[in-house]
Amino acid sequence: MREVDRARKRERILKAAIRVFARHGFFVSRVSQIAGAAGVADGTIYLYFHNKDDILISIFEDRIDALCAVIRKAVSELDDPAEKLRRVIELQLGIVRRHRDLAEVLSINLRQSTRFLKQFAAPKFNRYLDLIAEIVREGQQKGIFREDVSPRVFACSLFGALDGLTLTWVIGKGKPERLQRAADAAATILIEGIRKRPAETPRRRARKGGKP
Amino acid sequence: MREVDRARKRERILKAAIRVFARHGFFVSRVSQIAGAAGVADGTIYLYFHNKDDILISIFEDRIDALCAVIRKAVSELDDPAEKLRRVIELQLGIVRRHRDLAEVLSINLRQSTRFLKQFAAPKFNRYLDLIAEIVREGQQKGIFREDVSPRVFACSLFGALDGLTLTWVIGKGKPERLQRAADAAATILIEGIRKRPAETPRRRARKGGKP
Amino acid sequence: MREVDRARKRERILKAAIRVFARHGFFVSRVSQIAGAAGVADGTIYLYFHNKDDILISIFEDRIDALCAVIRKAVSELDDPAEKLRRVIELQLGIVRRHRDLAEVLSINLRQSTRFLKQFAAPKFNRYLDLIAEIVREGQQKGIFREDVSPRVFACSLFGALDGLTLTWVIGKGKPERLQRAADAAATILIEGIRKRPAETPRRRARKGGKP
Amino acid sequence: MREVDRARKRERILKAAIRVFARHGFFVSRVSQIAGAAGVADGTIYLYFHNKDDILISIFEDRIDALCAVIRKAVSELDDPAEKLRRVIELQLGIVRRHRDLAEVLSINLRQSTRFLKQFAAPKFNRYLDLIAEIVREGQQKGIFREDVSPRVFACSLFGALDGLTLTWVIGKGKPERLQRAADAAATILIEGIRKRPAETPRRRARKGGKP
DNA sequence: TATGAATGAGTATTCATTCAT
DNA sequence: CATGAATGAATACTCATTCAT
Repeated sequence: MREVDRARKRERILKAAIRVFARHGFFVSRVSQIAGAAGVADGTIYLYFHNKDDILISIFEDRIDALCAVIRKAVSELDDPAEKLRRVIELQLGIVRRHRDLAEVLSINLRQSTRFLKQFAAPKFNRYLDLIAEIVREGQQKGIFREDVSPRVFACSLFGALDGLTLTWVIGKGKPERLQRAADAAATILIEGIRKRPAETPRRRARKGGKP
Repeated sequence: MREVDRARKRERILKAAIRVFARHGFFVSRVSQIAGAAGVADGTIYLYFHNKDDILISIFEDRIDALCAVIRKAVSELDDPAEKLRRVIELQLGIVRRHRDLAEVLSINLRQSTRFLKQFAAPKFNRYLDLIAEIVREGQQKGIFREDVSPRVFACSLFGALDGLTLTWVIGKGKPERLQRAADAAATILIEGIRKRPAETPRRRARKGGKP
Repeated sequence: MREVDRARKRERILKAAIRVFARHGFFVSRVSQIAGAAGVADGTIYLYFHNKDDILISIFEDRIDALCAVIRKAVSELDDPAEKLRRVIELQLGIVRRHRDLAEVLSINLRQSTRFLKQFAAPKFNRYLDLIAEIVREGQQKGIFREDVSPRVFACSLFGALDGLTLTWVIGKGKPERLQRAADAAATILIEGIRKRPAETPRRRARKGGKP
Repeated sequence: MREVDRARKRERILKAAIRVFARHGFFVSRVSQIAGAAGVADGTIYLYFHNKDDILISIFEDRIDALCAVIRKAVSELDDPAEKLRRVIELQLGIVRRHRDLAEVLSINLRQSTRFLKQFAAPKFNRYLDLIAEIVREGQQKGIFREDVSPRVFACSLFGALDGLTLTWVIGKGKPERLQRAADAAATILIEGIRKRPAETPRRRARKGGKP
């Protein structure tokens, strides 16, 4: 089988798994359900993944990598750290909004077991947090963001806030527009939350970044 | 059997369950493990809980009720809405810090299944969100907080941020002091994030605020 | 506790057990159900019976003994063996009709396990069969019944026929009258089935029995 | 897997179940025992049957169907209704004699629960009764059998008598020959029991028949 | 490669029975 | 005597994984 065909079938299984996991949860989902949804035999799953756990891990790694790549690219096209943060928030909640199933998997299913989270999710997750923290650090250096806030703490809070909004949106069956507006508001709260006060640095320059 | 004895044994089982769930996760935990940790026979569990699910639900309901009560009391003793928010954050992360096992259960295990979350957690969870939202509303009326932020969105963000900090603390094996300092920082970010800027007219969106 | 009170409570439990077994079957019935129906605590059952099996055995032994006693008495008041058989049939199906629960227990529940049937029911059951066989033997000696039929085979057939009628009545939810009429018909079939032909002995004298 | 292989394995499990049920009784039998006796894994049972109940139901349905078919065929080759009845009795007790385990299951285990009997056994059972009743009806039309006996009551009695003989044979550990002779005797009793008396006007009730 | 029949380890839950009160 | 809380052995059934075809 050609490498590309193989990759395509793997992707088909992964997509099916996201759908199934989203609807039932990882532990309640059955491998045979995934196989059925992907249109392959049960045994075929094991030609592409080591075991059931491996499927969940793969979803997480694939998608977080993609998210990081998208963020990195988008961020590199902007100057103002505040703008960057806003963009990150928009991107993340945008993906969530367009791929609700994926959102459920990442926000809910990932937290299936402490062991899983600590062992597999933590490393990738940290890379995501670093991405955010880096932006904060940059903003602090440029004098736009307050320096009394640990970049990592901010990153955790940002991730958490977005995850909290996602969670309430997912369990509340809200419409996409609501999440959109919530994204704007959250962005404002968090960005204003670390922005230096106008008395300290002129707010009007914030957008362009950098000291005068 | 006296009512008080019954309650005491129930509590013992609940504490054991928190310990076991925190270590292994809900689905991976075995009822017999909980029974063993509580020092009772397997069958005894079922004299106090309908089934395994009921144990998790009970943990959630009991603890969230306690948290809400503590918050309500503390908040009623303060005037300034900003102070109130800071106190809520301190209280919540304080509890998390002192009961790490409970933190793991609430932050990780609770999200075992969408069904569970939607059916049982949502109502209690909303009551918690309402508590926060009420403080925000009060601050807006007093002219301290910006009015362009939905109280509920802020509440979700606050919860999410704290949950995000909890999660990273729990999976990162951080020391209690770190969480303490994170609490301060998160409080600053979020409170400053909705505080009205004294020198300016309220800006709807940060990015619009350029030069005059 | 006075002996009579003890006997009364034992009887109460037995009656409750008949009711419960009839409705659910022996294996599906729970000791706690019987206790509940009898208005005693679960543990109390074990002050009157060794275990659950013992309850079923006791029902069988008590009731079959009573049936045998009733039959013996009724039979002793009659002369004609054919009349005796008809009376036995009437009596048995009469009891069944008036105590449907007991009928279900004896006809259905008794056959719960081969072991149980062979070990406990067989001896008592044989005594019942002997009672019938004895009547047949008497009829053969008096020249009323054919001699080419084993009394025991007839007894088994009689019991079986009555049990078959009981069973179909019980599972068919028939009215008491139907069983009454079936009893008459069955009596006719079986009695005529062993009666000597008119050509051999004058039929018209059958009722009075005995040779002229 | 070929359809025929599947049927063969199903049959193997069914045969094993008959053996196990006969020895221990339905409720006391363990699924793992059946699996062991059939030489398959526990889980395999569930690829062929919904659950333990389904096994018992299947035994009943399969075998009763076979019995009905055999009877129907044999009966169609005879003319005299009395001969037909005798043939039915011979056939049924012949099968019982050759398949003692099956006899135990059908005669004893089937009556496990009222619910089971009413729900599953009743329909198939009625078809068997109809077969007998039809013969009786035919005999009545031909003037061979008395008309004062309901065909259905006779069918119940016939079934019951055979079942009674089977039961006592099974629990009494009798030899096959005994059952053979019992079959003859039972046939005589029941057939003579409904046969019209040549010399007399049909008597409605035996006891009424006194002197002319 | 793909299949899906077979496997058998693994577990929540029930319930007869006991015994301290 | 009576109670009913506690016990813990016992089991039907599921489902991830394998492997012969």
